[in-house]
Amino acid sequence: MEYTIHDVARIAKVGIGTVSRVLNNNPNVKPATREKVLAVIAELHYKPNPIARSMISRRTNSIGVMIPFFTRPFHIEILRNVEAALHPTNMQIVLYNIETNAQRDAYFLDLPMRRRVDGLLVISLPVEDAVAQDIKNAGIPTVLLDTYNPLLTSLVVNNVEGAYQAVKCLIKKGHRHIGFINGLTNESNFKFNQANDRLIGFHRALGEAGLLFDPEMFLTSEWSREAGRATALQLLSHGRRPTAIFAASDIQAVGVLEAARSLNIRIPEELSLIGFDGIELSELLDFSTIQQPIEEMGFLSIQKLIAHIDRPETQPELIRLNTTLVERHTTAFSL
Amino acid sequence: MEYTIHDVARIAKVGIGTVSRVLNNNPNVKPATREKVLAVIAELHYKPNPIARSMISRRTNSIGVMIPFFTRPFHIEILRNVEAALHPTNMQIVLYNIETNAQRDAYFLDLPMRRRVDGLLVISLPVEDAVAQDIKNAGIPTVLLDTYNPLLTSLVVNNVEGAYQAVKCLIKKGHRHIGFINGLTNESNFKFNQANDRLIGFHRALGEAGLLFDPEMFLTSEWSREAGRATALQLLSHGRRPTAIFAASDIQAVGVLEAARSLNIRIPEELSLIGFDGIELSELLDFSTIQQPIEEMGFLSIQKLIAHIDRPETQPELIRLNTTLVERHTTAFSL
DNA sequence: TTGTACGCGTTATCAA
DNA sequence: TTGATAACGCGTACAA
Repeated sequence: MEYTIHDVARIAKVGIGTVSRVLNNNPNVKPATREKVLAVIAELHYKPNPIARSMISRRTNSIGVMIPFFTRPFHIEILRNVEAALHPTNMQIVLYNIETNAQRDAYFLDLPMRRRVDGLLVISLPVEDAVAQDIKNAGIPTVLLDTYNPLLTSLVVNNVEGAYQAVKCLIKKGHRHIGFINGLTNESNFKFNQANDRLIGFHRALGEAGLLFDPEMFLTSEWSREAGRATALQLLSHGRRPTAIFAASDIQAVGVLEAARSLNIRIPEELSLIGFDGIELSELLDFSTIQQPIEEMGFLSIQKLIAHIDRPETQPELIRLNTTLVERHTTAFSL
Repeated sequence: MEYTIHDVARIAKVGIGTVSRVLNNNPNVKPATREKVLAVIAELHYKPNPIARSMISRRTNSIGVMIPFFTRPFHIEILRNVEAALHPTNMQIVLYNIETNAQRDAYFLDLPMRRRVDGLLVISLPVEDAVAQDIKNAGIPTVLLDTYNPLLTSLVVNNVEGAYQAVKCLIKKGHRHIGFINGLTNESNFKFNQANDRLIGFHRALGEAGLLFDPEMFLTSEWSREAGRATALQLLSHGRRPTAIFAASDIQAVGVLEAARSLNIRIPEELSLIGFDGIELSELLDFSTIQQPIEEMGFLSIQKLIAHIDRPETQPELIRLNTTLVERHTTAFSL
C-alpha cells in the first residue's frame, strides 16, 4: 500500500502542486496549508518515490565507484574513505567491482551507468584516451583517483617522488645493493602505470647516489602477497643477495616479510624493507612504508566529483598529492 | 545529446511500440522491421533510460547491501563474495555502510531505499523484531546474513558449534586453563548476538570436559585488533595466566598475537591460540581458526535474495551453515 | 504485425 | 498562494 503525491493531495484537500511545494520547501505556501499537508504526509508515512523524482530531476543521488576491489587492501581503505566522504551527502554508492578487462570495457564502453548515477569515480583503473573522450562527450562527471588521464580530473599521488623517498632512505642507511620488487604494469590486462612512476623514482635515487642499476635486482610481480613472496624468494636466493628491498606495494612487502622469515633472514638486521601504500597492515606488521594520504584522497576526490556534478562546466584538473616516508622497524643501517 | 525511444521510432519510421517490442525481445515483430529498428538503435547508440524503465517495471536491478563495513575484515570478505555472486546477474550493489546506531535506524526506519532497490541484504547487523515486521509489511525482499530474525530469511553459521570446536580442540591438547576473549554484544550500540552463541559453545566444551568456568579467564573486547591486544595483555598478565586463548574473531586473535609478542610469550610453545572467522589474515599470520564458509555465505545469500525478489511469496527460512576448525601453527599441546 | 494512447509519480509552468 | 496540466521516457493494453 504505497501512497503517492496524489493521495496526499486528495486527503489534504489540496492540489498536488502544493504538496510538491511542501516537499521541496518552496516558500510559496501558506503556513496553514503547509501544516495541513505535513500532517497528512506524516499520517500516511508518505515518502516521495525517488525513481519518479529522478525522471524529472535527472539526478539519481548516487555515484558509481569503479574499483578493482579485491586485489589490494589499499583499495578497500580508499573505498572506506570515499564512503566516509559521501556520508554527509545524501548520495549513495553504486559499486562496480572490476576484475577483468572485459568487465571494465563493458562498463566503460556501454557506459551502462549512464543516467543511473550522477557521476563516476574511477579508482586505480587506467583510462584510455578514447574512453576518456567518450566519458567527456557523454558529459558524465568523472574523477579519476590514483590514475590519470589529461581529459578528466585526476587525483594522483606523486609516485616518482614516493619511490625516490624510499630508495633514498635505504641508500642513506648505507645500502648499496637494493632489490626492487615492482608491481606489474599489466595485470588482468590492466595497465597500471603507477609501476612505471615508481621505477623512475627508483632509478633517480640510484642515479643521484651514483649507484648502478643492477637488472638482476629488479623484478616485477603481481600486486599480491603470494607473488611478492615468490619474487622475494628469488631475489633473496641470489648469489649476492640484496641488503634491502623496496616493494612497490605493502601487500607485496608482506610477501617479502614471509620470504625472509622462511629463509631465516632477520629483518632488519640482515635485510631492510620498505613498502608502498601505508595500509593498516603495514602498521600491524610494523614495517616501513611510503604512506599515501588515503583519507585525503577519498575526501578530495568526492569533493571534486561533487563539484563536477553541480557545475558541469568545471574544468578537468590534475591534483597531485605527496607521500610520506613512515619508518618503522624494518629499516636499519647496512652492516 | 541523448536519444529516446521516440527518436528511434521516428527515424526507423515505426511506432514506439514496435521499438519497445524490439528492445524487449517481443517475438511479435516482423524480422524485417526488427532489423530496421536494430540498425537505427545501433546507429544512434541508443540505450533505453533505466530510470524510465524502473518507473514502469518497478524494478531497479539493484540490491541494497547493509554492512558494518569497516569494523572487521570478515565483512570485507563477505562483501567480496556477495559481489561475486551478483556478477552473473545484471544487478548492482548499492552500498549502505552502517557505522552507528543512528545510521542503521535511519536506513531501517525510513527505509529510504524503498523502491530504489529490489531487495535488501543485511550483513551481521542485528534486526529487531519491530524492524523485521516493518520490512515484511513493506514487502521488501530481504535476506539476513550472519544475523538472525525469525520473520526474515536468515543465513547464519553455527556459532555455538564453532566455539565448541575451538575450545574442545584446546582441551584435547591438554589445556585446562583457557582464556576466552569474546566480542562485545554491544558495540556502537549494535547488539551482536554472535557473541552470545560463542559464549554458549565455550561453556559447553568446558562443561563437557568437567572444567570449571573461571570468570577471570573470560573477558570481552571490541571486535578489533587494538581491543583484542589490550584484553589479551590483561589476560596474560594474570597471576595464573592461561595456556591457551580462544578469541571470538580473527581480528581479535591478531591482537592476542601482538600481546604475546610484546610479553615475549612464545606461540604455540607457551600459549595456544584459536581465532574465529577464517579471514585471509589468519592464513597470512598462520594462526588456527574456526573457518566460516565465507564464499558459500555470499553466494547462498544472493541466491535466496533473488528467489525472494522473483517470487515474493517465498517463505522466510533459516539456513544454518557449519564452521570448520582449521589448525595452523598456533595450537600445541599444553606442557 | 503495428501504431496510438495511457499511465507510472514526480516537478515545473502557467493561469487563476 | 494555489491547482490544473504538461512534461520526463518508457511499457503495454487495445485498436487497427
